[in-house]
Amino acid sequence: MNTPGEHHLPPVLAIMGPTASGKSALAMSLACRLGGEIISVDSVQVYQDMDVGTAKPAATERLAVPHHLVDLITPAEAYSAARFRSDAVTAIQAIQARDRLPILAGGTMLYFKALREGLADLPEADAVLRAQIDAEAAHKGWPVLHQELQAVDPVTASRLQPGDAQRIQRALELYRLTGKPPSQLFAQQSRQALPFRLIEIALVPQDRKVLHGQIEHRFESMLKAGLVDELRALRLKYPLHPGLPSMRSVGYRQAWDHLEGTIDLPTLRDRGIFATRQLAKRQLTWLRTWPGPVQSFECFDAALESKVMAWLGKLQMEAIRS
RNA sequence: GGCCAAGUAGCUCAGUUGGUAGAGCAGCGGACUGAAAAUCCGUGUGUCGGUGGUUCGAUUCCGCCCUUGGCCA
Repeated sequence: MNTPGEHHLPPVLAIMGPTASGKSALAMSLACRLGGEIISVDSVQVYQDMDVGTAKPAATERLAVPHHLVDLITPAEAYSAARFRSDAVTAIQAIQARDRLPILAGGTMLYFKALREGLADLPEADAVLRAQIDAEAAHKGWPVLHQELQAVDPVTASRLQPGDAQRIQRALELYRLTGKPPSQLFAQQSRQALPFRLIEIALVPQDRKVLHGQIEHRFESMLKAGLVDELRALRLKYPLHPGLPSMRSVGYRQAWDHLEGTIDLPTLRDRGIFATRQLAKRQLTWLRTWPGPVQSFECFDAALESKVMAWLGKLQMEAIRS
């Protein structure tokens, strides 16, 4: 990651961590102290009107510190990692033009990765083609489509599980759109250096039980704050169905089942908490194997903010921002 | 107080015609390139409530005790 001259590039702070670890609060206080603006790295906060279940920053917070990449599209639409990368780079440059510090904060690790490492030049999703592949899978089954992929791109097929519907579909989509094996498209990816220096920090719980407690408490708060009512209103306002990315997100998916009458409220509570814990576990897996220099902090440390400030001080952030 | 049922993995339960047990969920580990809060892969030893007895051998059969439901007083 370190290239010659990188230290002269303007810094961008990145705060990563599992859900409910306090990323947003830390980002807020650092933004206030350092003269920063926050860029949400969150695949669900991009949806308008999905506020309760995404723990979106409150209006007062957004007034105090500008937040970017929030409320970009409706829940009936779909976002993507590629769009995130492009939107994030644009936001970073705009913030830097104002002489302020960009602070990335969120838990969508693929987005951090896409920003850091770039993405291959690939065609975007094709809804019609995906529907067609879904239909094929419905009577053939994904293992058969996996075998078909094996025939045209053994490299990609061998790294995908026969049951991994989403990735098999994407690979077949790429093949049908370009006529080339996806592995070849990935190999052509050129890696261009970012015009800024990423300073990555991770908030990690030393004791997972504490994080689980936070998750439980937060999901119950969301239910009290009207998660189910929010979804009810969303369904009246937009043409939604349970297959949409927005409606497959944690909490909304389970609330959808509850509105359909499939599960009762206690089950919604349990399953929402389970899904959130599982999300946090995947996020921690990303962080554990994250390449490059990441400074980790105990997320439930009462002195977190001052420890981060002290660490940043050592990086001579003060000199940079003055 | 009497009768009945149930006590097996963190939870809900299955099972062993007596040879120390297995599913779902949860949890845990991992993968991850335009849906990623997604998608997928891997991972199951637990005094089978306690204690005596019968038996080569008991979680399984018998006695007593404890706990929790239900019914009768």
